[in-house]
Amino acid sequence: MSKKLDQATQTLKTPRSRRSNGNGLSSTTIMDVAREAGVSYATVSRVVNNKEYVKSDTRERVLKAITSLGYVVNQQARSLAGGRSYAVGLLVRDLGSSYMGEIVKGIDDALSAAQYNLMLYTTHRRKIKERIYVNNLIQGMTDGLLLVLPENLEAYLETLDQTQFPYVLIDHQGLDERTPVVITTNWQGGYDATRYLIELGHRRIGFITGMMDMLSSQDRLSGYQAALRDHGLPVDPQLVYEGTFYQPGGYSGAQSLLRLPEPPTAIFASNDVMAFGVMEAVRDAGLRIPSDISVIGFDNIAQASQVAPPLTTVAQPLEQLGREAVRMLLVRMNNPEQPIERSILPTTLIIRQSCDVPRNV
Amino acid sequence: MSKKLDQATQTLKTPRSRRSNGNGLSSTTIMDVAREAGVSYATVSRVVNNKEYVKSDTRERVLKAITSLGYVVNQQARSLAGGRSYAVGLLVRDLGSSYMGEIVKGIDDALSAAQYNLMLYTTHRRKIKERIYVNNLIQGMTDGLLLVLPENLEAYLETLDQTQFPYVLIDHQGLDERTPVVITTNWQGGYDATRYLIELGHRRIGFITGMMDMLSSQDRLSGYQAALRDHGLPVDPQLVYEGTFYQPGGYSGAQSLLRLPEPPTAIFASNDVMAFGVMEAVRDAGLRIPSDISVIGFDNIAQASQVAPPLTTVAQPLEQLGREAVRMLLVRMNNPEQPIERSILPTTLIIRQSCDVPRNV
DNA sequence: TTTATTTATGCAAACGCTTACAGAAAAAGA
DNA sequence: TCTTTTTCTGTAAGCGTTTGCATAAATAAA
Repeated sequence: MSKKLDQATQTLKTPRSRRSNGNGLSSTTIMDVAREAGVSYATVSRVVNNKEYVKSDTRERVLKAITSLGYVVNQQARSLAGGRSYAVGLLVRDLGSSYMGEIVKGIDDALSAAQYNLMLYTTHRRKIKERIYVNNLIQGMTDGLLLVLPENLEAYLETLDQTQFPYVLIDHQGLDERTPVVITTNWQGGYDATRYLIELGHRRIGFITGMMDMLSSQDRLSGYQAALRDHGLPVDPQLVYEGTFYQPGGYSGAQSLLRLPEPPTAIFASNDVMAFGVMEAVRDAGLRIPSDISVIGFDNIAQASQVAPPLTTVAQPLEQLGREAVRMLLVRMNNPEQPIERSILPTTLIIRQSCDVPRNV
Repeated sequence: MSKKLDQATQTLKTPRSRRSNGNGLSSTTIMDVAREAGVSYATVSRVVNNKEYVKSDTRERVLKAITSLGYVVNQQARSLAGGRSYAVGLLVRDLGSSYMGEIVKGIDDALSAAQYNLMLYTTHRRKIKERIYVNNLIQGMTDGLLLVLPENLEAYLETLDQTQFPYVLIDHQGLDERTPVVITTNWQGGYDATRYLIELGHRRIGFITGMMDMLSSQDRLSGYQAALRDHGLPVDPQLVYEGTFYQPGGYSGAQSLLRLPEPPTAIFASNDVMAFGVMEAVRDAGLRIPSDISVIGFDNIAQASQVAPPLTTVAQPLEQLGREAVRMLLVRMNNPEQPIERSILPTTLIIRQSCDVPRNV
């Protein structure tokens, strides 16, 4: 009580119109808290930002005032004054897939743990938008940028690098070794799945690629080819169908593979969604999985364990991909001098029931 | 030329540290543009905000300076000064489903057309988070809030209303008639699909519900029941299975329905994802679609047309739902006095190939 | 004790913008 | 030509913070 400063000491200059954040009630500011706690606004700021040099009982008094008034810092003001917005931009193509869903979940968890906000930008595959967004973002809207499967990186990666704006690519190899990325062992995943099929006894294994302009697609294919070679099997281009990462691609790919004079006994699709298409095509052809044809996917999305038979697939740690990207981004944001990291997370073969020994062996 | 003000007139007070938005290059401000165009910063602001009373050649000069300097307004500063953040918050459960994906696409398109940014908040069904977010958001981070399928509305709707913070609920009925919402005709959709099956000749129609704590689930069920009643068919509770909106719910629901002493000849699932589960269960039971069992879904997600046979379903205009919500929100934001709207978008029955005349008629 | 340090706190300026207000310039009336 | 009105432009204040600097209080050293 006695310590409380005279209320008059900190008279607010009459404000233009007692700020009312665009809507109803006026929000409590750092000044209100200061008055309530009987300290200066600078001290409140120090408490809020966990700065040193605040006496512990002062700190508590301020904290109490904060809760009692329900004070929340105004990010825009903080950003303007301090140069950080406490927001991170996320640039994605779209959000409909559980692939994206899981990555975003990881990002989101890690980010909110670090008290950051997330600004979402979806390009819907319109190339122009990417560049526009990136320009906006680095103009102070966000402190960092996360790009999932960016499409025309060349158009703005240079800008990003020049301005030293912190960013991390997710599931994209970047343009060179100096790009900070989080990726998975696509090659190894392709290799492992193929080897598994070979070890089951398969000799003719069909492969449905993803979009071939993506390095991850190329890597999965190379892994597949390497496994064949390592086991002395021929690499037959007839067995490779160029897919799209979407379900119809898997369906038509399987149809075309099954129509071959000497059809494969197993089909490896470059993602789960296409594997579902494969499963449908196989069934429509009157064949059974896995007795007639083995099917294997890539990604291990949630649905993979729910279809019948449950899909054997190569798990990508998608959620962890997001989490790791955030970790790296925070490091870069707080420590621009740190050398650039590239994080490679391991894929794992998840064996379920969609693969079996080939019929005629 | 002669009109150009002396450059010295507008000397910047030496800034603390030539702002460099947290990273590398320093960004151009309204002052830089003003100097370049030979006008005051207020005029630049007027041009940027499309205010009246700016001579057209001045405007052009400013515009030229803006492009030549690559100036982008600093949203935080604008927000602090003007009380609007030009950002809208979006609160969702998760993003993995194409249901969400389409709604978000609609939102996103409409919002970026209106030059707004999107702040994303995912709750992952943790109830506490919703309230925390809402509190943060209304503290000036955003100008409005969009809530898709909110879970414990009671916890914060009052706060929202009291502070007069603009918001719109998507695919949720709200607490009463005074809540602004965008919903679809769930009851009618349930009715239409059921009537369609009845008109095909089905007499025993199984129904798999969504999560029953959601009004939309209840409405679809009522629509189903009403259609049965209107056509003089019994409403057999045995034929109703309580699902979850997730695929396994559809699978086990169908299994249980098919095991009935007198199984249905058609199954109506409350969403497409569950309908896929139904299709699997039907196949696993050695039955064919649609010859043995007709299947019908709800939502019309992209996959519905890609499965085999293509799924007959009730289309919800999801993307439009998002678009419409944004439209309503913008109206509320710019015009708080406007009476509250409730927008009800029509569902449509999309007939594909998963339904047929029942076998034994 | 007195002085030198260290720890706490307050003041003021700055962040980049919007906007009320006032004054200048241009247009319209007399 | 001289007012009056309208259109334009500039000045200044303020939005809610952070933070350098100065000063006060507390502690340690002398």
